[in-house]
Amino acid sequence: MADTSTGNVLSANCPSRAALEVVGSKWALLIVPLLARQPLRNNELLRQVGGISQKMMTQTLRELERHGLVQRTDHQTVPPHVDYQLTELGRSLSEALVVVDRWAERHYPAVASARMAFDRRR
Amino acid sequence: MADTSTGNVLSANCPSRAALEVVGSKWALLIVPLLARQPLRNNELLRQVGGISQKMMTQTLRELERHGLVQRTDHQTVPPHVDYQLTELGRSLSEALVVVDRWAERHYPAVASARMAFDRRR
DNA sequence: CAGCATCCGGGTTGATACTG
DNA sequence: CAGTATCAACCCGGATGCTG
Repeated sequence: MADTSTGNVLSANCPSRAALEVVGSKWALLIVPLLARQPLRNNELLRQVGGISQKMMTQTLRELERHGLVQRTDHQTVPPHVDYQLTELGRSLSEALVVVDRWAERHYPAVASARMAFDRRR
Repeated sequence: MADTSTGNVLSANCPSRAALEVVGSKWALLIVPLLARQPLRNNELLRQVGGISQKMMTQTLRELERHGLVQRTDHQTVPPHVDYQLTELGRSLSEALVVVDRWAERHYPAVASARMAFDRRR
């Protein structure tokens, strides 16, 4: 809904905001970089990402597929063999996320100590 | 970080993962870029970000402060005047987020059409 | 192996009212 | 203006069991 009355810079339907929802997902942020390295199967993803349930994995992958970031390929075999890889669009996103990842790695110590200092204060 | 016992690439206590949680927050992704342009007060933030409640605003700002990304300044006046600005750390993050924001803007049409195509299929 | 259906407990969020 | 308190609603996400 367009919000011309309040002068919002970021109204609820702001285009980029919709796209950002994908990024806002906790797991998508972890899965996309993984797939950037190579296509993976469901089980491999489950193993490489710690602490995610099968349910959330499927859910997240569907969402990524829905947004055109991931390509799902069912090889139609028995037993089933399905793998996931980034689309062109997904690869372009992963390049942007790499920057964030690098930030996280480089600045993790600063974030951690800030948090500890803050918590000690309370 | 490596988890030698399970072979996880991304174990639950991976350092960068902790830092990524900040980014994973729906609202932080919107607030940080806003503050990158200029310091803002509580009410201004509420106005500029559409659809966020006072509660979530306070909560998110506290979290950002806790992680050393935002500096809260209480001018100790009546009526109250408090403003928020990015710290050095926060500015460095915002630079990384700018890349993601640009991605969102540029690729929003592709994401949107992918979603519509996918949904039509169901 | 991939993944859906179901149940359900707990954390998150919004609405409202109130304080300094 | 900035923020807290409280409560109820909601949805996320895990666990389990089952199917092709």
